[in-house]
Amino acid sequence: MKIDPDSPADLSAQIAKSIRDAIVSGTLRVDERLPSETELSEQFDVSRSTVREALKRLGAQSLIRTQRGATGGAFVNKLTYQEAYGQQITTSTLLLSMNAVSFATACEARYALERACAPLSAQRRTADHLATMRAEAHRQAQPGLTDEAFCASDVAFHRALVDAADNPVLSYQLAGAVEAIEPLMNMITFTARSRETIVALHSDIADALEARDAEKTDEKLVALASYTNDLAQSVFAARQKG
Amino acid sequence: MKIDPDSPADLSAQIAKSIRDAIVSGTLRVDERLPSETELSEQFDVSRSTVREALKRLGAQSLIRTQRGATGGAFVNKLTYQEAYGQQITTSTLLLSMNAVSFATACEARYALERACAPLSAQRRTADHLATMRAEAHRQAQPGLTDEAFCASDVAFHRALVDAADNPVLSYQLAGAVEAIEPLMNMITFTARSRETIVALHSDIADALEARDAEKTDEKLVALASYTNDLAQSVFAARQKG
DNA sequence: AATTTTCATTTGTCAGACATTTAAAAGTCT
DNA sequence: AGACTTTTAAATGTCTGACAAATGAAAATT
Repeated sequence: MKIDPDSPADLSAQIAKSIRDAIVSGTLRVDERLPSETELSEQFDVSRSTVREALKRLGAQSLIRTQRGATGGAFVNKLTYQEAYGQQITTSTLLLSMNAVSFATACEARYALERACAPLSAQRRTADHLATMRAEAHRQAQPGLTDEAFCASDVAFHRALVDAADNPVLSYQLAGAVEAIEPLMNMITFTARSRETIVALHSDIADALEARDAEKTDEKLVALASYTNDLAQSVFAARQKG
Repeated sequence: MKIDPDSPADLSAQIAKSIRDAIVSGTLRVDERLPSETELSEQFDVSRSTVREALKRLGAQSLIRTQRGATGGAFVNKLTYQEAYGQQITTSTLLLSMNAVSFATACEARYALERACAPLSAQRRTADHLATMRAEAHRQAQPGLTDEAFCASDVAFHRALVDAADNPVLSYQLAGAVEAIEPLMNMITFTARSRETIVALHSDIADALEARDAEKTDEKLVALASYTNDLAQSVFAARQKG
């Protein structure tokens, strides 16, 4: 592990990269302990603060975790699905909010990906997944629900649909697509009538999954995608005028 | 922007969280300049080093960028698709390599997602995308190619397929799925015969896309998925014995 | 008016110190 | 000997103060 001493600045970035490469390439294995900050500062010939800044960078990416005390130090972190989900969602949400992605584009991506899951979900859904979906659909039918709560429940419903495919890699990849659209959906005001339509489609989807009917699930997902898109367009058009 | 002074440790994490929340919620806008490190250290009542560690964390997530000099400082960074791709790929690759994900699971996820793109790609593919796919297929037919180069070209082919859908959100979401499987594919030795089959299917896919035939594209993708999976299984089975 | 120089501001790095946490080692008592 | 307490060493977390380097704006000079 060495760095280029001629490169003028950003020593901490270079050190972070050096360690990151060692982790990604497998030179440093999961749960292996890195040298202490003092040792690293000697190895790289920099101050301890610089090493610390590098370690903070790696910690922010969940590549390492640190522990205080006598047997503490920095350890190569085993990236859990949980952590990866979180990063995926944060990044996706920011990407969409900062790049003025149209609702249509995000919606298209989301439903295309969900339709990819649907056949697997129809095959593998458990009673548990169905129960979650039914419960969320039921919640969505409550009259007093705020728009935010309605959207949050919508996300939960679709997450259950995705998780039913029983493929953690798929769930991870779709976490971003499903969650990141929530802020965009929150810009829509749902009338009682439009909620009714959506809830009905959600119930149809749950029915289709219960019957393990992949084709019908797909059909209803397409209908939901189309309806959501039309709804958004009319809402945004109305806002433009008013 | 304030933090809990009673919470004993990890001040820099608290400060990072505080600033991150301000960015995610939109309180701090894109390209807006944060207070200088000295000012932040006064606001949060911590030392400059602690503030710096917090800023490094945010920098590692591409939430801010820093610039030296008189008018420099830390600025809220507009997350580009490029940066998001990179993070997505790093995280996905690590997730797969650290969690002993089976080839079958990763493969299933990848092809499910690609099939989601295919109809859109068939509709929107440009001559450019086709040219890239043809070129990669041609490269894959070269006899002297190493397994690594073959896999890299395979990834390039599939990226072109995904990009042809002309939906940046979709491209971003799939970047991880397509790229992260490369290390797993690199564990496979491709015989001349199996390469031939794959290249033929790649050509078929390109043909189908050229003809804007979504059904045929899907059919060939399914065939490719199935063949890849079988190939991997036989390779791993043979390795187990030998 | 154009160019050069100076200067103030800000991040990047360093050195040294102390606080806090933690587990192991040493000591003490029953 | 075994159980409990105390000490100690190692590690991260934080603070202070300093200097280096970059950089744009202001001032001075031609």
